[in-house]
Amino acid sequence: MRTILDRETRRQQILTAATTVFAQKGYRHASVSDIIEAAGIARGTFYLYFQSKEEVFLALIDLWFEELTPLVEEKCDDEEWSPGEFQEWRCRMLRDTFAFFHARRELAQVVFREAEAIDPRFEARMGQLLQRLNEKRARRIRQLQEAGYWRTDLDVDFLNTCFNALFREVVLRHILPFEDPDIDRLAEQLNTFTQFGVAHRP
Amino acid sequence: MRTILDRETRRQQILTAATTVFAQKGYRHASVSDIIEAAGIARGTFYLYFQSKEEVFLALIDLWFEELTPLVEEKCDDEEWSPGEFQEWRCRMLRDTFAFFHARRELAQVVFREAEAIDPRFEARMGQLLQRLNEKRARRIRQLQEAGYWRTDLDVDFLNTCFNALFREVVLRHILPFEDPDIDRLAEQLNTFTQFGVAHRP
Amino acid sequence: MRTILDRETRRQQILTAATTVFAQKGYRHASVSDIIEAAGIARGTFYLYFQSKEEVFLALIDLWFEELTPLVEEKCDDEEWSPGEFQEWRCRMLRDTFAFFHARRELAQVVFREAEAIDPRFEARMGQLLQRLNEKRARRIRQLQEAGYWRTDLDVDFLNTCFNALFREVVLRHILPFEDPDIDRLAEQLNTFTQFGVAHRP
Amino acid sequence: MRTILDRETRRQQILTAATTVFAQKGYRHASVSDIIEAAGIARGTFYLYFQSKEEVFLALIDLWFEELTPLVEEKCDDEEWSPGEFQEWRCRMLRDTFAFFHARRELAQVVFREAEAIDPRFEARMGQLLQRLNEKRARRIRQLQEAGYWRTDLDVDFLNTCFNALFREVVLRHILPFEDPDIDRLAEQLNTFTQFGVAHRP
DNA sequence: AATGAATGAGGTTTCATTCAT
DNA sequence: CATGAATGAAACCTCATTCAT
Repeated sequence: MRTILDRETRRQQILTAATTVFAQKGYRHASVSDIIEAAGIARGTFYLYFQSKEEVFLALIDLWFEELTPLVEEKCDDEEWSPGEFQEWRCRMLRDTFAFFHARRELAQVVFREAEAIDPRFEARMGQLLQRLNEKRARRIRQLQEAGYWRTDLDVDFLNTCFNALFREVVLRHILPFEDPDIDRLAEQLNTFTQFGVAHRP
Repeated sequence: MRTILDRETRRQQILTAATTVFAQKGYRHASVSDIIEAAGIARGTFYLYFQSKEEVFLALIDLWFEELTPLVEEKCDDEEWSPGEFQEWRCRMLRDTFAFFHARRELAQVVFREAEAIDPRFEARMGQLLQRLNEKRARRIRQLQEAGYWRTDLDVDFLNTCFNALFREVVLRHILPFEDPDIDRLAEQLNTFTQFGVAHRP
Repeated sequence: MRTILDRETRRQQILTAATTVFAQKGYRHASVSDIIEAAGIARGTFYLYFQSKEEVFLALIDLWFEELTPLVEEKCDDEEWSPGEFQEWRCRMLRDTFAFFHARRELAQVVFREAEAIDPRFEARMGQLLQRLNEKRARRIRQLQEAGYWRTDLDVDFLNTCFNALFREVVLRHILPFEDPDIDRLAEQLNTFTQFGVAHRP
Repeated sequence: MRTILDRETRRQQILTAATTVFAQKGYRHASVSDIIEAAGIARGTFYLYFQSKEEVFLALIDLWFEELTPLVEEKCDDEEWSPGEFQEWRCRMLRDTFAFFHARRELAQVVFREAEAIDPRFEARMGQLLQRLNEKRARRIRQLQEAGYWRTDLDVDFLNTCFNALFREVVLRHILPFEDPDIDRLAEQLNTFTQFGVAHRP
């Protein structure tokens, strides 16, 4: 059976199938056969849209960052907050991000779990895109430091690393595996931890 | 040329070669041919010691956790500290750990970068070993909470996730890539971040 | 160069090549490489049609028995014969069978020479198919015994064994090795031997 | 552990082990590892006694024919018999042969089942030894024909083929597989069949 | 544009044989 | 003599990619 679709639709169809397959089997054990089977297309058709298995994966990373960008672009709204308002705003942001990731569970899983491990080319692409995210966050961190909300004795770079790590791991362990994760509580805990650390304060 | 070694030595030789190869090429792109070439042994010799490429990788994970265990076993010395002493002890522990990881750069890189992404079997093994680590740390966390050093409104599980994440990422980004990383500073920063968070306190 | 054939044709092509190769080198010394070379196909193509070398061999056995079945099905024509007619009919049947085997020399050689010796799985398959042949012949033997043509003091089972043995060996030694065997004489001798034995009768 | 035996004993030990292993697994699936394990010797020791796996097999064939020779040498005792005595003598000979084969079940199985199928070199050796047997039997056949016991319109060559085939198959199917085969009955049936054939005689 | 049979490089694995001890 | 770790040729098989239809 031969179905003719416009180029973009078919491309999306393949990407969706690839996401599912990569999420289930991992890049390594996912074969092109798995993807075309999931997409319901012929072997050759796959190669009309992507040069290689690697290329689909790169496209998925790009897709991920494209979808992620608007979330990041969201303005920090340079208003002044009371400390309470500020914490509230932080938590809301975390909740939104967690919800966003949960809504794209499969893709998030693929990107988080595999992107670093597979291939220098993947790492390069991830690094490049991650850098853009980091730069944006760096600006925000500096704003918060200058506004007196955040302490200034921690390197912006180092903080970026910490935030990436915490996001990644919390999402990977506590959000993605669950059908209905307790996003509110996780957001609150993560905010508390990053804001005040573990030390007991009387 | 034919060299005869006792079983353990040869095994180590292969594991060392495999570590280097995996660190350089990644599991996926590393072939058994690469490993035997790096080890300077014949094809068949490899299979005398490991059933497959996967098996060497599993052995490396085990090796890593074996080496890691003593570090973790290190007593918490249930003494009472003054707050300053306590911070000092935390920093020293972090420095030691960072130094340990740096001393085993290649293996650390392999384990950190790939173990999760490759194979269900690898994940299973990692999970199993990681759980042991987490249980030990959970006990220590509870001690510190009960001793009044740490706040009690953060889940032990959640904290375990955070610590793992931060270790992993700081090591991966700021320790392993460098010949001579500034371990002292990183330990101090990570301690500050985890103890007190980012919030500015007047 | 790439030739596209319909599935059945290609399958036959591989089976034919495999027959030649097995007949020449024997199963053990025949490699998949030999077969694909003889068939003029690529390595992967082979595995598109057969899971393994063993599998082709099993397919050849099946093919052999498929071709053999019609010959066996041939009716015994329950007519009454005079003794002379009966002998004539026996000889004709032997001649036909010999001719059939000679026309499929290579396949016959492979099946006769190797099928028993190679593998439990092969033996199982052969045994299963051979049993079907034996059951059919058993019925015919009983018919001939009841009709008074054949003596009744020899076990049907035992006779089956004898006929199989004689066919096999006569074909293997006196038919297959020759370009133009004296089928008439062999049929006559075999008929004489099985009918009347070696004892001189005055 | 190192055991030192005189050359011949050790050789026999290996041959015995090889017989068992070949009988169980078949030549193809029997590995040198299997043989040395069964013999309880080291890998290298095997090669002190036999040049290769093939060589052991050839040695087994030789052994078989060596043991078989005395049986064949047995004089035909050119006496004159009454027809009844002659049949009795034939049957006794068959019984003895069957008993001999049964007493050497494993080796017989190996030789009968595999020798032809494996290798041109094996066939050559078998052929060569078989030819000696056949020549001896040919002489006896001629004696019996000249003495008027046997019919003269069957080729000696052809009869040799028939006898070999019948022996082989009857032994393989009705003797070797059983712990306690009914040798008397089989000898009698085989004698009846070869002497008088299947045809009913009023 | 779509198809899927064919390709073959690249990998894994086995095991008969050797040789340093 | 005996050992068994080491060898490596030779087999097997997979799967990303191509191309004739």
